Order: sequence, then structure tokens, then C-alpha cells
Amino acid sequence: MNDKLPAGLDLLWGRLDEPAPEPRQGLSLSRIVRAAVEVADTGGLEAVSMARIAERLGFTTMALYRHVKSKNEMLLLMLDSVASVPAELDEPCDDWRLGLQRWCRSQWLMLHAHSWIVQLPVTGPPITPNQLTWTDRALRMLHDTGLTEADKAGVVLLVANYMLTTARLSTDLGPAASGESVAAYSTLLGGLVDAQRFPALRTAIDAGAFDYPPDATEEERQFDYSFGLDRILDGVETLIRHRAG
Amino acid sequence: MNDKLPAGLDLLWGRLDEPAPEPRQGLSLSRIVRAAVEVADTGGLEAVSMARIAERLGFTTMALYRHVKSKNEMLLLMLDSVASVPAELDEPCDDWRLGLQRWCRSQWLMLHAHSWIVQLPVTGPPITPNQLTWTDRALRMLHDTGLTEADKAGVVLLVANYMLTTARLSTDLGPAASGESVAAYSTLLGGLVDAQRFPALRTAIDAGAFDYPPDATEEERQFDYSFGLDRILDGVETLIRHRAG
DNA sequence: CATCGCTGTGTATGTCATGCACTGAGTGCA
DNA sequence: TGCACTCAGTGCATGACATACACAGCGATG
Repeated sequence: MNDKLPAGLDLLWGRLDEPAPEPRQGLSLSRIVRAAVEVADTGGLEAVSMARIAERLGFTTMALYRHVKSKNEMLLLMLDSVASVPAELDEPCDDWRLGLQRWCRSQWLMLHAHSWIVQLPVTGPPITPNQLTWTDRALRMLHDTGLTEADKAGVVLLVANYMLTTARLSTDLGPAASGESVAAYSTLLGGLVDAQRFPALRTAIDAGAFDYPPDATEEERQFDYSFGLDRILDGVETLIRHRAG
Repeated sequence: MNDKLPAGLDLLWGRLDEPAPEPRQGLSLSRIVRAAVEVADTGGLEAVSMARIAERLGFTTMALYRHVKSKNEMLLLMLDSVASVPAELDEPCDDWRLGLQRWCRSQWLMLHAHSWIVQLPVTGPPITPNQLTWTDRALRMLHDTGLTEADKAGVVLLVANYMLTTARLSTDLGPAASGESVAAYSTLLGGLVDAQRFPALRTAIDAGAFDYPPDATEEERQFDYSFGLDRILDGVETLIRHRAG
């Protein structure tokens, strides 16, 4: 049906130790991936085509296929190349909540630095080296919590998915995730929703639940992930207490 | 850049009261959408092309464009046509937690009945009539909680996003979301992850955090959304207590 | 009866991923 | 030195795909 996930994994996992062959001239995997990331950064995922990347590198389209099995594989390589984990997450943190919040902040920055990540055709659970490094760092934050390993895995999956979808929503709402598009959405909703069919929703709209307060600062008008994250972390806290008690 | 979201909304919201013109012969919006949904149900989203739908209806490709502005609009119509809200969610529930759990169960069923929904190119916050009906029903479940309307909106967004991504993961894991592909993932992980680079992850794997217990029943081996949902609802409960106290 | 507008057709364009046959440049071996 | 082989890159081709445009029939309305 669709490409099996393991496509391209050999490339990612194969030469973790070998630094890089990197020929003086001609194509190379890393050059291709670098160019593809540049294209995606400036033009979005939809701008990423084999032809465009080859052109940017001064080669023909088919030359890319000497280094990459398929476009899907290239997307996977792009993802991994961009999803490196910042060093500040390496040091453990004795406050799991603070640790996870830091982890989320780093994710948020990474996802917004390359917002095309969130619209990659999703292909299952994390599997690339950097994805797993993220997972590892998050698990480490939960080290002292007394949760079972299965609990921890579930929590990490939950938090990671939350960050991904929230980042997606944030970028969907507008190129700058600005408050304006939220406002546009809000007024659009206000016009469509009648109290007959959507009583609870109408109430929420009238209460301004979909607005930002008019005196919000610029920063407050950025789409924010903290509300949902706080709920999730509260829930994790409850679980931790429950497991301990 | 990409199609603006409001494309097709006029079709969805325009004639809520008029039942349907529905000519005796020839094309019609509803026939097109019905055919498209059938195609997607059997062949997945990737099988949905204008040509294929037209062929199935016995018309030329371009005939569809008399009724639909673009493929994107058609996808939106497909989504809404399939996302109807079951009647049991109409009656309010005095236990918000139970109510949200029922809501989630209905979503889960709906998302799995048409698993292509979860891989639609996401285009921002909910906006179609049925999407907003879902939102309304979820908000209603939170009626007696003492949360602010903004709180409720945040909670609903959180829960809805959780269900969507979890359903996506569930279908990505395998056509039947069976335990087998989870097991395959687990062993794949086990082979890739070394304790040097991924200490916490290695620990989790060794503890079987990514396995199902070998004596799990068939039902237990289905990918399950309850763990994450319970965390989220626990977090909501904390918020409710906090707002009340 | 003439006109108009609607619905469907036919044809064309441009983009896309990707298969296949080929070429030239190197490289190891006889 | 010469030959075979491999590897990187090329050129051409194919088959999806979405969608634009010009046109044709047909029914209703003047």
C-alpha cells in the first residue's frame, strides 16, 4: 500500500559512527537533504519536489535517485536532519514537571523553526535516531517519578503527540501564528453558529472563549500550548501520586 | 499559498434547511460526495482522485467541477458528510467525565469507521457544521463543571486533538490496528536502540514498555486510547477542583 | 421561435514521481 | 597496456494527477 516505514532507516541508522564520506564534488546524501530542507523552509512542504531540489543542486531529477530510494525516504531523512535534540536536554532534571516543560519548549521551537515538519505525511510511531533521542530525553525526565516504564512511555507519547498537533494548529492558524487569524476564526464562528443548533458553543462564543482579551500583549496573542500542557501534566501528577500511594 | 479554509463552507452552511434538490439524473453534490466517500472507504484517501470518482459515477472528470470548486473543497464536504454526530450525544450527562468518555468513544468509532479522516490534510480549527456539532456536544458535557467558557474550549480542543492523533496512530500502526504491528515496532526498536545513546529508552524497552503482555486478549491488543485520555481527564478534574476551590 | 444558462464533454497544460536504457569517467585486474 | 566492471549522472518516457478553456446539447423562459 504505502511505503513501509523502514524505508530509509538503513541510511539513518547505518553509519552513525562513520562521520561522512562527503565527496568533493557531485551529489551526496547530505547535500541533497540539505537542499531539500532549504526548499521546505522557504517554500513549505508543497514546494519540495525532486525536480526542484535537483535543479537547485544543478543536477537532473533522476540523479537524486542514485542516493535516495524514493521521495518518501528523502522526507524521512529531512525530518531526522532537522530534528536534532538541543544539548540542554541532556542534563537530567530532578523536577520531572519542569523537565518536561523544558522538553516541550525545545520541541515547540524546533517545530516552529521548520514548520513543514508538522505536515509531513505521518507514518507511525517515532523511529529515526533523532526522534528516539527526543523520546529518550523525555523518558529520562520521568526517571524519579516512580511510574512504571509503560506509564512513562504512555506519558511521553501523549506529550509528544500533544506538542505536534498543537504546533500544527498553530501554524495552520497563520503563517505567523498571529492573533489576527484567531480573531478571524472567532468572528467566522460567531457568524455561523446559531443558538438553536449549537447552544453550548454559542454560549462559549458569546463569553469570548474564542477571543483573545483585547488588551493582550503581542506575546499573549501568540498561539500558546501551555493550557493543554498544564492539564496533561496535572494528569500525570495525579498518576504519579496514585502510583506512589 | 494553500486553499483558504473557507472554501466550500458556503456549500456546507448555505442550505442547512433546504433538504436537497437532488435531481433525478445527472450529477449532484451529494452523489459526488457519496461516491468519493465510498472510494475513500475502500481504497483510502490516496485512491480519491477526481478521475476515479467521475468514472465511478459514469461522467467525465471535469463534470465534477460543475458542482465542486476544487478537490480540496470536495475533501471538506466528504469530511462533513461522514462526521455526523450520533444521537446519544444529544442528551446531556450530569457526570462530565462519563460524558466526555462517551463522546470520545463515539469519536473513536467514527474515526475508525472512516479511517481516511485522520489523514486528511489538516486545515485549521473545526469549522464545518458537523465538526461544530461535535464541539457543541463536548462543551455541553462540561456544563456543570464550573469551568470558564475559555477553559471548556481549551479542554474540548485538547480532547478532540487527542482523539484525532490517537486514531491516526492507531490506523498507522496497521490496517487492523492489530497487536502484531505493535510487536513489530517493538522488536524493531529493540534492535536499533543501544543503551549508550538511549539509556532511558533502552530501559523502557527492556521493561517491556512497548510490548503488550503476552497473555493479552485480542481486545487488549487493540490499540487503546484510554491511557492518555485518563491522564487528560485527571488533569481536567484537577482544573475543575482548582476553579471551584 | 430565439436566447440564455446550466450541465456535461473533449482536449490541453503543467506538475509530479519514477522506470529504463544509456554514457562517460574512473578503477582494479590481467 | 588493455579490458571489464561499477558508479554517477543523463535523457527520455510513462502514467497519475488537478485543473483551465472552449464548446455542445438541452430545457426553460422571454
